[in-house]
Amino acid sequence: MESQTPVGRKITLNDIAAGCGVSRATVSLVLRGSPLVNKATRARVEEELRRQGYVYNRAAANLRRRTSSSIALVLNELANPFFAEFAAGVDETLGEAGFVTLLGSTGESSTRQQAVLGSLIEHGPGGIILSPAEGSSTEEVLAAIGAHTPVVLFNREPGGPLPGHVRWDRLMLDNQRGARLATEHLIRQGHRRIAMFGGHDHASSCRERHAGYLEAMQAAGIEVQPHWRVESKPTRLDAAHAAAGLFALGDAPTAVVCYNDAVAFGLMLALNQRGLQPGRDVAITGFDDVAEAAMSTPTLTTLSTAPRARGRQAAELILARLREPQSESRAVIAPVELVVRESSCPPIQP
Amino acid sequence: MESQTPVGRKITLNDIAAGCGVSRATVSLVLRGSPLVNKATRARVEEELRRQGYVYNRAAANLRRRTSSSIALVLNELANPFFAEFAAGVDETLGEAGFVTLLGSTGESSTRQQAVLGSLIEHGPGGIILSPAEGSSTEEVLAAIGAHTPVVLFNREPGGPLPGHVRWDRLMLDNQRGARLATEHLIRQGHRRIAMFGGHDHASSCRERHAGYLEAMQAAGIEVQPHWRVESKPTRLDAAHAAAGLFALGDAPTAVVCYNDAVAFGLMLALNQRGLQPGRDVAITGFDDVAEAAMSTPTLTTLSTAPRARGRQAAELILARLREPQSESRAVIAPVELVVRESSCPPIQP
DNA sequence: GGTTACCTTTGGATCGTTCCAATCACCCAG
DNA sequence: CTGGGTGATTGGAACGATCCAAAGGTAACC
Repeated sequence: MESQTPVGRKITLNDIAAGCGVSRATVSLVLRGSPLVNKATRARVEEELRRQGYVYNRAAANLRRRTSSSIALVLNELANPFFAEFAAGVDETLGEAGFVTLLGSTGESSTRQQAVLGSLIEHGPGGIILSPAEGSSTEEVLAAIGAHTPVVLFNREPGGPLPGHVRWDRLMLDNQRGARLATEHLIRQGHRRIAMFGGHDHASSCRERHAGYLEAMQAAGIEVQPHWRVESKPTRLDAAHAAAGLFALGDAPTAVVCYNDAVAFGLMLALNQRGLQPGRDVAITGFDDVAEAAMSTPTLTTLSTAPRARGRQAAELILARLREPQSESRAVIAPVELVVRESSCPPIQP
Repeated sequence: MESQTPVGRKITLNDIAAGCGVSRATVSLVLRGSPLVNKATRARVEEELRRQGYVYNRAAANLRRRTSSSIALVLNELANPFFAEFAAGVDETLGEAGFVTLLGSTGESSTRQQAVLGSLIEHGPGGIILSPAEGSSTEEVLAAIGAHTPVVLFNREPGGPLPGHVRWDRLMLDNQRGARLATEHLIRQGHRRIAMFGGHDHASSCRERHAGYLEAMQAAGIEVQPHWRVESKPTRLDAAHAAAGLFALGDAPTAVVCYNDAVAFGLMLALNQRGLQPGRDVAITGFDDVAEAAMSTPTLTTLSTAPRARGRQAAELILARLREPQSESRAVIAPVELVVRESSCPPIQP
């Protein structure tokens, strides 16, 4: 049990009722805008509410009504601009629907995720929007929150199977299609030697993107060389180091589909150091469309995921689930959009 | 009164009590780790808690104890990486102290801020960490939340005076010193025609930064031209539009102190479009040191504010206030640190 | 006048927890 | 056998709202 803190004396329904000579029940009806109360009474009560500076105690109401007016939002990394935008979208939509957002950040640790979920669930959220920490499992999450609270999974699948009676909804990005679009675009630009760079294939999102890349290459009848697939951590720095692998052998790619924007920026850095100019000597695409993508030199062709819209969408999903607790669980694959900028140039003619 | 949503049947203390033949009160004592209960009983109860999958209802406990276990965090713009980091820091520290974060984002609108505060206060947070929306006033805020809930103001002062009996704490950045450091740095680089760009002077943080700029200029005996001060919204996009104003007249600046990093990036964009190379033709400094600043082209000289540490600090302040509700109100000015990167080049010799 | 109907209002129980004073079981000293 | 002390447990009243069945008041109608 954790620390808690006393709050100052608060005005309650009883104070208002006493203050204007009606019963508690009547005041409650006024508060909820019931048509039952007489106009004159309503006016009197409302005046008294204002006069005493009454604030509604939603916790007490929720207790009695067995309802909830909050949704928990648990993110693996809030500081990432992608998730910050997402959170803003979630909060916006939840706020409009009269819900409040309970925030939890797990810092990509499944241990911390357990603690955070355990703490949040005690506050009785009506549902949870969860972008699982890397390496966390369905089983763990279920143990922390029980099978009764609705969940919308975002961005990632936690490991392990979901028991049949539990209905979680999902909102995922269309990774495969995104990577396919990028690859197709490069092919249309005239490239044939196209590499796929960055990310680790043990992550589901990376596997999906790789699949999209392969799909486009095969559809175009291009034979994919094994050394055109180079993995790296999904960070700028590690990508810059790993980039050498792309040019180690002959038959070097003229275009590179990158796992995400960070990796793409790392590659740009590495190219510059080798005296190659990204967006002229080598074409590049990213994934995410972070703010920086519009400002780098060259500006980066990438896939826009519209994180704020995704946030709104996740909120809509959980709200829909609350309205229809028994409906079939939904899996939404959010579209991504190719944003063509300078970095995806045609190949240089020899 | 807004929509709410029913929650599934929950296990309560009564279920546990009935399940192992003790009273509700005893189970409650077990939950709170009281030394009063017999060892054997405790074991039996704990087993039953596990067996039935009990989850603590903190709202009910808070109601009875008249305590709160949540803190509201209200930000003017969550999507800004600076505030996202800040929020992560806040949530981290609050979580460790056993509090949960209620999130609210106002999108820089004081109307929305009123609505958000009104909704959050109904959930009875123990305190509020508030980065006020532009143009909001102390009076408004006070009307929304009353005088009883502790407040930590971050980053900005809302307009208007604070009644004497209300104790709000403040955590501000050393804006003036930061802008002075940046300006002095540019002067040392050899610049004389230095502009101050972006932000609105009706915002306190902006006025302070402007003051720091003026201080450095005056100390160096440089006469400041009126057209070296150009305002804009503190966003990348608006700054890019407003940038033209800097070069409208002759005597154009060779260096620009920007209100924040977003504005600096907007300026870079605008410069590139005019065929000027930021970091070579024009020196630039920012403010905030967002992650992007280390990765832009050129990398951005800016003032590091360590937003995550600030978040932790804000959380500490509110926690301290909860422990000592009557203590004198505190005002902390957080130091900022100049981070020199590529963008603050010396002037080009004609 | 009595019955019915409608519009308002209300007391008391309730949500899941904590607090408090009271009780109970047990042992030991006198 | 009584009295007191200790340790463990408990019933019932809160907390601030909502729900529900019931009741009071007025008006209309036969």
